[in-house]
Amino acid sequence: MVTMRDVAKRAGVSIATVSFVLNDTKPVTPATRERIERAMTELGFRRNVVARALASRRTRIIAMAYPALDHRFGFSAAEFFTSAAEAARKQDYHLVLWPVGNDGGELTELVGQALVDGVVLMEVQLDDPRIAVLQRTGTPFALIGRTTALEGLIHVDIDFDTTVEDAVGYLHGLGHRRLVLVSGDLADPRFHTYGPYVRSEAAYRRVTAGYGIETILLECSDSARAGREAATRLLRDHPETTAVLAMNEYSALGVMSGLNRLGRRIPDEISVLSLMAPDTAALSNPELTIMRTPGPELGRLGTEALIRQLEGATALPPPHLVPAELHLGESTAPPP
Amino acid sequence: MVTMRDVAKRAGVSIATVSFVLNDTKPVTPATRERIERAMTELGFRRNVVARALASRRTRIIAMAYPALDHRFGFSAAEFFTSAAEAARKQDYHLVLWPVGNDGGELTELVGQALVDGVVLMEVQLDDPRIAVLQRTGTPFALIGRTTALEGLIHVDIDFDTTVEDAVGYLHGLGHRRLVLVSGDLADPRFHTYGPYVRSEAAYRRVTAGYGIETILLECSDSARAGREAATRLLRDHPETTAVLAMNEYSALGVMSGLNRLGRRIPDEISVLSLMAPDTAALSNPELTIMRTPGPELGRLGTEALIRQLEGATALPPPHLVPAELHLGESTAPPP
DNA sequence: CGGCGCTGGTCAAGCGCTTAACCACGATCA
DNA sequence: TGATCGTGGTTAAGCGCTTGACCAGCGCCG
Repeated sequence: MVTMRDVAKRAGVSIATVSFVLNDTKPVTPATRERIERAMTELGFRRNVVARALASRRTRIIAMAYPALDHRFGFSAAEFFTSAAEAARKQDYHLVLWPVGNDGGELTELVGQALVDGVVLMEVQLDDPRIAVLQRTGTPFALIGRTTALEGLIHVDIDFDTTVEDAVGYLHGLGHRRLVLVSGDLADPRFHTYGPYVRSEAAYRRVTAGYGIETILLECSDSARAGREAATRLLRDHPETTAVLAMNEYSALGVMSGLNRLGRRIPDEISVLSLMAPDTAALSNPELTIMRTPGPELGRLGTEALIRQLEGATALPPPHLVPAELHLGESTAPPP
Repeated sequence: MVTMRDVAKRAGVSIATVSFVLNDTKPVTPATRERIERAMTELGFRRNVVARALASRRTRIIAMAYPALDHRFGFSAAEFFTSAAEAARKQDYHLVLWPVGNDGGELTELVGQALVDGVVLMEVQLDDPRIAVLQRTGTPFALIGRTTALEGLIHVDIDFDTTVEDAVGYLHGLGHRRLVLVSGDLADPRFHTYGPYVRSEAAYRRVTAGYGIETILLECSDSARAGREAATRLLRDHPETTAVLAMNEYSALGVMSGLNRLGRRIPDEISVLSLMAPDTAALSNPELTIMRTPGPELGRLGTEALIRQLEGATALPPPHLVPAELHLGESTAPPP
């Protein structure tokens, strides 16, 4: 292994100087800098990040903690991850996906080991035990999603208010008056404090009340099967429905296929609109009109906010709420 | 931060002894062991893995290198990753997902830094430049997938021969004689050396020849849109087809929705069978009959093989080829 | 009873970097 | 012209752990 010592010897300087050009931490004359750089390439030097981490007490690794068991890793999550990794790379950090449980146990283990400088937390619950873990250990972190109590927490999230407003507004504009919101299963103890469900439901109540139309909710866990079953319930309990607004990727696809199966023509007889990643929308038939989950934006913003903190920024970054934007597909039309 | 020195002082031993109980590397009397363990819990000691890595020259981190740009991270990939992470955890390793490019550049950077002990390579090409990088740097690795030249490489893969045999056998048993294979787009330069496509195509040629039925191939890249478009081509060029065998998740879903859209009833008029993860199968309408991608098995086997190597096993593990198993859905039936 | 091999432990030298403290030297200035 | 300062560099003390070398004590054997 080529070490800094080797480079220093070949360039005729001390290893400290090598470190300075490597990290750009102290001025070095162009001449020596050039000698050192040549020595590095000639020897094929690669810095040992483990040693650097030990000495500097910073690993430049950020973990994206994903509760692998409770949430399937879907398209939206993949979008978050990819863009977050890219943002990190740009600032000379590594971002890795770390599968952890939702209770905080594994997270304790992870951060206790001094292996990561910070954590990006995904799928945040309204009252998330993992946050206490991170605060207790003094680990910097950023949330994708929001808790109820937000003071002082760095976070980015979907702007559910605007998103639901725009979605309902769009459907209302097409002429729909009989809508149903298919959202998460709040009865499921894992999700009754899941922000996206709670917030979108609240926004939906507000918006429908504003339009003076009836507020109908259909709870449904996030799987294609549950969505299909929800479609049956929908047609049985609310046969007059002309448009469905869904908040989950998989259940939305299930609703689509359930409606198809029950003989409803989309969008002629009933419209479907869902919060979703574009890649997923292409899977349905007809292709879904969606409110596009701002996964790439949120992944990037969350990571950048965290890094800013790691770099010693004192001021909290402004909280970023990004609305989902309407992308037209073929699943929406005026009501029959 | 609580260090081993603190623990040692409190337990009245040297830090070496603490290290020995921590790693179980030398015998320690039950009495001292107990004193040390009590000291550790009382102080809330967590070993610093960075220091350990530097001293022992092993990080106990395994990277799963995923070519994030060329391949969408789908369900199958998620299955691989989750089960691999679990297998690693069981042996006291961490497995992290590392997004890298397909050319080997980023991989060089990753392994040059002494940050990971080994690499699990996904989406291996038949002639993969990344392998040369790993060999040159002496990094232990395991492949999920196979190159053409296999001598000495640790790998696990889908047994495409058996899988295709079973799939075609099943359809043939139902009475189908006019089949089409929808496989990857071998014209795409990124994929004309992609093992799964090449191998499944070869197996398909062999098997259909064995049954004495015509060998029809439809190339199609792996996206819902391409699959839909392939459905159109299928009905135009081969209207007499009674069953489709697909090798890609997304294009299979596209074919399904394309056939639906064109008014073909599945499975009454045409059967569809695809290599796929069960979760994905549930997304289609009707639910797909699949050859289940053995993602969990392969993720686990690959990781275990790599760790065995890291632990100093001299013998190469036997190559594991796992066939996909038939899972009945609703998309296959006897031909009309 | 001297020598030997075990057992359970300590000592100390790193692992490859970062970084505070320090220093030599020429330019600058009162 | 001597004090002062800025520049570009060196020195050395760690970071928290692992591990080979060593050692004290003890039971055992010929």
